[in-house]
Amino acid sequence: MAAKRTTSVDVARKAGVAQSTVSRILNGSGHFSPETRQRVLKAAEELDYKPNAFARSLSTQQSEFVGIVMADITNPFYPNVLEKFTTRFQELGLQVLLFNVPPDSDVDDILPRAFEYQLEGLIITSATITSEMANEAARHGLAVVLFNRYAKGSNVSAVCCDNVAGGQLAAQYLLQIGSKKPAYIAGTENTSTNIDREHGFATQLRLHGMHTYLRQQGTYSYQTGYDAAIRLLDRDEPPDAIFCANDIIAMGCMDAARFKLGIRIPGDLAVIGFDDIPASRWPSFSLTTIRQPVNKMIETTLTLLADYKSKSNMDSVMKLEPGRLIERESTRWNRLA
Amino acid sequence: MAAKRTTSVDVARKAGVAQSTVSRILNGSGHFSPETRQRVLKAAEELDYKPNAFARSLSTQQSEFVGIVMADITNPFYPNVLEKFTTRFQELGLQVLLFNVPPDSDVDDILPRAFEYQLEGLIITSATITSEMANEAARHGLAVVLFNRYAKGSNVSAVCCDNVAGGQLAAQYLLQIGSKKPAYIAGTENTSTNIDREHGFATQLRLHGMHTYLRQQGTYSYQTGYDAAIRLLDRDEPPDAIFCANDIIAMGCMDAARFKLGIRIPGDLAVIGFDDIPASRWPSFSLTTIRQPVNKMIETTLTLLADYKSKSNMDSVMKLEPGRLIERESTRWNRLA
DNA sequence: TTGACGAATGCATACGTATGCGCTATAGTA
DNA sequence: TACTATAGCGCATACGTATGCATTCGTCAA
Repeated sequence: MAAKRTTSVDVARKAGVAQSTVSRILNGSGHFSPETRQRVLKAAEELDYKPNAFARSLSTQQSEFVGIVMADITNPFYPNVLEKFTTRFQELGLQVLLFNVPPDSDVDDILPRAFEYQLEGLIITSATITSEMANEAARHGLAVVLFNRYAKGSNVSAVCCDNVAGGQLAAQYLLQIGSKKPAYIAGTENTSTNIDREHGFATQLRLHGMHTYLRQQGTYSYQTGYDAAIRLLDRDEPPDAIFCANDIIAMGCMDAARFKLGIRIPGDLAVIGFDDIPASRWPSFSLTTIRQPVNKMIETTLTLLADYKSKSNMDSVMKLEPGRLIERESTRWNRLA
Repeated sequence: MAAKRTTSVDVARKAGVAQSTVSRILNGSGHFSPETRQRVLKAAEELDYKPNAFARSLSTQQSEFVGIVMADITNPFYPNVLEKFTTRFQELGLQVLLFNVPPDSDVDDILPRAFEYQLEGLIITSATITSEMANEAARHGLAVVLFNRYAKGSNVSAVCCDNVAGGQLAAQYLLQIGSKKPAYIAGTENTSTNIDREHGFATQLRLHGMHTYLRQQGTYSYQTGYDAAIRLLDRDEPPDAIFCANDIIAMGCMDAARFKLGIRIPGDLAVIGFDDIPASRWPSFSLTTIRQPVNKMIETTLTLLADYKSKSNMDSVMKLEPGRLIERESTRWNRLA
């Protein structure tokens, strides 16, 4: 019915005061007699008054909104991230505007829409933006932070797990438990996470004289792990350990190995993932993995946004938080040492 | 830097026209000479003009926002739902405002904030609201739709899977494959989903002369399934089949049975879930389940919201979409018949 | 030749809130 | 006593956009 929303003017009229008085009393600024105060509060209550956030934002020039861009909520790593961000922002009095990036489109496409909402900040997960867009954002004074990604050579701030170190950790661990022929299943090509994890992995292997290793490329999906595992393992000299670019790939890999190829894990094959999603600790997988310090990463992101606002610090920053090896059954193997 | 955002007035000045002209040209209303049109568009481009959504909303009295309340993004059923809603709303030119309900608080607590944003509609998943709040929403002309829940006796519209029918389907199927002693693991108490699924299940069992069955109560979580399975199965006469209130419970149940108790599934025990989340089709579980028609439910929800707006239809509606049995390995058992 | 009409544009105001400034009365201080 | 500070409030305006109405032409039919 859109029954003509009640405004602060209505409240003022009913309480017999000026609109400015209503505004000040409701926001707790200025000095007012207890009687006036009560009259106004009572009138607001009786009229069921709710302030109009748009008018407030327009007047104060503060939007109260942050944007979160999610490109792959299907990856079980992200729901948790989204929930925590939302909770924290709500605590801070900010509302979360959710943007989704459909498979066939680009973050750049939705960014123009984001500008219209005068966001206090924009967090981009599982996707990146082009340098031009980053510059445009900076011009508009919009703080952009990439979460779990970074864009090489661009001036966008980013918060990531230290993926290179994580990859090294994985390699080191596999060598330590005696793997002679480790392999890698890659996630989405050209993502910083994928590149760094493999880079760390490869570097560490090279340190121990392994200059080549088997690898498969795909996306960050269960299906990729499943298919890649078959291609890797269904051969004469299969790997004895597989480092998967994330947990969901690892699960596809384990399922293919066990149920399609009849390979025992950890008996015949060690598998290690990355992320530590909830399902990783389920006995069905009991997946050894590199845990991303999600809480720490989120807090760092919030700090970055706050800094940007307060200090108008336009310099882009890159924050790395260390991951941690979580040892489970999927690698408890023929530990020789 | 907040470098004084450029407004339509700036564009107008630069193009040598009135602000109203800029507004009309950018919105494609009214008639204008091609030259003026070009001048304005050029000026807007050069000044990098982005309209202010708040001012627009304030002026048009249309918010362009819908709210989605998520109480349990951890349940793998919801990320998919959230993604699809977001995608569809974006297509419709609406932005999604995400509200999270922390465990210790209530939907009613966040609703007042929702009112401030003049939402075009509010979708509540995995939670309900009290009748008073529903009434208040109606008074404010806010369309509220419960998704995958309904509130008995209140005047809130709801879209659900036909959970009673789903429960019947599960029971019928278990009886059909020869179960003599089926059990139920319940989800969160007092939720309509849980009540209806069990009700359908129980009704159908009674039809076949089974007036009692074993049951366990918990929440919609993996841990509930795990713990409940142990309590159900670690006894003298354990059930031969378990209907779980949702898939994630079923997975906890299966893991406990297999890895803690050494029970074979489907050899010794049949398990059936509800939802059909992605992991259900993984070979590790290959879970027979009742699939919720998510896409249909979403479209129905959108229709409901649209109807509300156009026809100012305040009557609350309850829409039920039928679920469907998806047969997988977790119940391929000693099929006697 | 005049009247009507539509194209092309400007003027003015509304949307609902916040806030700087100004006014009055009273209390406190020198 | 005179002066200052401050509590307590109202007035007026700004925020940026949309839109009803008025205005000025030019065209075309009567």
